[in-house]
Amino acid sequence: MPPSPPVITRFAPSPTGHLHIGGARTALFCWAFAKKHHGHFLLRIEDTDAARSSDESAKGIMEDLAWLGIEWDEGPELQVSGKSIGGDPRGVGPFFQARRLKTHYDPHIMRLVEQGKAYPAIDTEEELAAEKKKASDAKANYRYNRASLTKIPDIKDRIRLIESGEPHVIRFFSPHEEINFTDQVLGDVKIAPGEVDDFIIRRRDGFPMYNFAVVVDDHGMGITHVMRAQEHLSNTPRQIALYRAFGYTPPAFGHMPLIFNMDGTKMSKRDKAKFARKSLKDAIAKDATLKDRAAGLLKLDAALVHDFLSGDNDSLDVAAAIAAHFKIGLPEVQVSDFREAGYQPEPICNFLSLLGWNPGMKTEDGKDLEKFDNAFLAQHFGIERIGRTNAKFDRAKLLSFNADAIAAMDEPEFARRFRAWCEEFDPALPAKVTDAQRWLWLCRAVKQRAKTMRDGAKAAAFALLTDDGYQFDQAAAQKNLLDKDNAGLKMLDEVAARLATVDPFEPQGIHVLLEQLAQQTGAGMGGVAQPIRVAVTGSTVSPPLGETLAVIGKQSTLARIHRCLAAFRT
RNA sequence: GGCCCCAUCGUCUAGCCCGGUCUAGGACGUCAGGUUCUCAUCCUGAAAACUGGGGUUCGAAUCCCCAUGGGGUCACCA
Repeated sequence: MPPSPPVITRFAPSPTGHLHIGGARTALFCWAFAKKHHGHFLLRIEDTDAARSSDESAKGIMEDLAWLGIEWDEGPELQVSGKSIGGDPRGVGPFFQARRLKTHYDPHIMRLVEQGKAYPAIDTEEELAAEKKKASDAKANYRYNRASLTKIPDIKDRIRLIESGEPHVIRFFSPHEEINFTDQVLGDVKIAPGEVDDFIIRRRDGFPMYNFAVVVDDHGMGITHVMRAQEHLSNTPRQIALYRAFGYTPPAFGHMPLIFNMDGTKMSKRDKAKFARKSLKDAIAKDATLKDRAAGLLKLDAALVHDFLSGDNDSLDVAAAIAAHFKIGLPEVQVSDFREAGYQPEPICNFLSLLGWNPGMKTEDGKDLEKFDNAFLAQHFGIERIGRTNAKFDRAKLLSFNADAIAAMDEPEFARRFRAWCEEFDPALPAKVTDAQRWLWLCRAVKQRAKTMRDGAKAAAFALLTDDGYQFDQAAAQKNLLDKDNAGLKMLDEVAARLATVDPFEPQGIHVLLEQLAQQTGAGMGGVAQPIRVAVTGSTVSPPLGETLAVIGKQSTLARIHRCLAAFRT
């Protein structure tokens, strides 16, 4: 067997949905730390809550990680784009906790029970509820009173009970002692004796509880550094107590600051429902009839929509339908949301890594180094520069990073990625622009207008028009075609005649011709360009005309101009 | 409420560990100009912060204490 890597980190999501953006940062930091120390990054799926876990979620999370470029050296295997991620080189799997019950958790449970360090508890729900009520009435903290411990004092009887199959949970016998540890991020943390009570380590259904499974697995998998979000800080004493009970050496712990929305609330899937609900309510405020028509417009069940509106459900289906109908973007909270919105993995990782960490380096012109890739992280990441303060997730800054990343791509790369994104999320565009050359022109036209791929698709909307299927913006037509004694229309006559002579019909040639026209007529580029825009797109906004017209094509361009002339010439 | 963690521009942060070089730097956003065939990009500039109070010290954003504020956590979820 090969020697064990010096550092082994892990990311241990529970498969209850897509990868949360905060989880992505945790994974990224764990990955970067392992890489920095030439160690392994391990992925473990914590699916001990069978009711909420699903294999699709696990697969989705793995795909999200892979898309971000965060690849695990050990863990479940995933085939993506022709390669395989994961595996079990040290033989420490399986990596799904639900598959480790008999082999790993149960023996550890019995070991503790036999040593008197854990015991079966048979309290009824009523008994426990009464104890909790007593504690809250007395304004005291609830601590399990160890009733079951005294009910069955003899260890042999406890083992007999467990083996009998009679319903029970297993509780950890928590020693009355101080627990302290040095957190790699926060520093020394001290917890007084009595703070950790006899928490449950195995449920009635035989599945292990989180704190117990984590300890068994982190030890069994040889994890050297546990890095996770600060919400887990208060779990650490429980886990350390367990390590002590087993006689295992705990790993190093590092707790990272949390990430919130700009308004300080937690980033959660429900944000989407909240946002969609507000949007719909705002629309209803403007048009009261919408309230009754909403379900019909959204093509959804009326009761479902009604309940959604009143806040009785947070249906993601309703939220998505509202977003689609009003053409609004829902707040992104999962990696898949960002992907769908047209964000690129590199700027996401870059931005994420700056939430609670920074390299502390300067660029050549003396500014703080902010832009870097995962390879840089793998080389320079360190726990000592992780901050301690919670961060707010500023989507505006992420957007700026994404825009910069797109701007920095060369044209073929952008063309490739833009096509891939469109094919998955907005297939109408590649379906319409099938010619490779025109796709390249389209990409050139759209690239610097695209802060996200979705922006790019919006900027490319002109390419989707059919030659007689769009309306002319009346105000734009008045100003650019009819004003000043039909100056625009007269220009279009000339434009049409000259464009007919352009061959090949390519951006550069078109551009040169339009400039000549602007000069010769004295109309200026604006005087030439705007009438054309109105004619071929119906509005005054489009990418530069060379690319725009080339993408539309000679035949369509001329057809559109003639249609426009016919429409406005009286 | 108990326990625990945290505290620099609106936001992410540099500086803090090893007090002086900080009239506190950068980035995003905002505002004002400029370039441009529209939109967008791009360029230039501006406004914008050390939570408060005590201490230690010749000197504190930097060290200590208190207050205040924010956050996490108290499940047969993870």
